[in-house]
Amino acid sequence: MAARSEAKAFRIAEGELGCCPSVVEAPLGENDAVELAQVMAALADPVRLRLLSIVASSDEVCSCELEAPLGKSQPTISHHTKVLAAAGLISGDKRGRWTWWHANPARLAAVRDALGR
Amino acid sequence: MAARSEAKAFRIAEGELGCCPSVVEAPLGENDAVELAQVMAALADPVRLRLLSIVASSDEVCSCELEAPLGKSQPTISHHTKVLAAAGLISGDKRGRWTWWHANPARLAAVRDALGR
DNA sequence: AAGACAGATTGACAGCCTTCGATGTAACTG
DNA sequence: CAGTTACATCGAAGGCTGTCAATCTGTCTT
Repeated sequence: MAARSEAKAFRIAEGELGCCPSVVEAPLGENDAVELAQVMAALADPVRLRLLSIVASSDEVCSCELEAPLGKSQPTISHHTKVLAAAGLISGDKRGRWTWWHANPARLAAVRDALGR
Repeated sequence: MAARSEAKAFRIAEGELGCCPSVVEAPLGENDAVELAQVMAALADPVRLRLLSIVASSDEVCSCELEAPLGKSQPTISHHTKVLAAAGLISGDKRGRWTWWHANPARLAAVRDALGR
C-alpha cells in the first residue's frame, strides 16, 4: 500500500499540466481533468495554502518551523507537507535530522497556465 | 439554512482574491487562506473542471447540454453548477425553462493571480 | 552506548463530499 | 386545464479528508 501510495504520488508530481489546452480553451479530457483536480485538491485546504505560502516566501523552511505559525500538531504538518510534495508543489530535502522544504515555482506556474492562459 | 447557504455563496463569490499578495510573495493570512481554499475546492473535482471547461469554451451552455458529455445525472449536474456559481466561476442566466451558464473569466484570472504573479 | 530530538507512520474519529433516486417547482405546450 | 419539460431540492449511502495521540525510525550529542 505504501508502494501504491508512492506510485500515485509520483504520477501526480510528474504529470505535465502544461501539455494541454487550458481550461478556457477547449473541453478538458477526463484524464486531464482528474490530474488537474488532484493538484487543485492539494491547494484546496487553508492550512496547506498557508504552508505553501510560508515555504514559497523563504528559500528553505524546516518542518519544525511550520508547527507554530500554522497552529497544528506535528503529524498534521507532516501530513500536509506530504500532500503538497505528492502534488509536486514543494520538495523536501532531508539533511541530518531536519527536512528542508522549498517551493516548486514551475509547478505552480503550470497550474496557473492550466487555468487560463 | 438555505439563507445561510446563500449568504455563504455570496461571500465566496464576492471575495476579492486579488486584493492580497500572491501565495509566493508573503505568508497568507488565515482568512485569505480560507477564502482561496474555498475557490480551490470548487476546482478540485474532475467533473467540475470539465464542466467549467465546457462552459468556458462556448459562449453559453444550458444545463441540459451538460448531462450527456459529463455522464452524470441531472441532480449531480445541478449540484456542480451550484458549487461553481457559489465560487463565482460561472454565472447562470435563467430564461424561460432553461438556465444558461457562462464562465466568469475575471474570477479565473483572480485565482491565477492569487497563485503567483 | 544512552538519551534527546526531528519527523514519518499508524489508527481512530468526526465531518464533509460526491452521487443518485425521489420529489418539488416553475414554465411552456396542447 | 392537463401534460410535459428543465431544473432545484431533499435524503441517504459510501467514500474521502483533516486532525491528533501514540508509536516507530533515524540522527545527533554527550
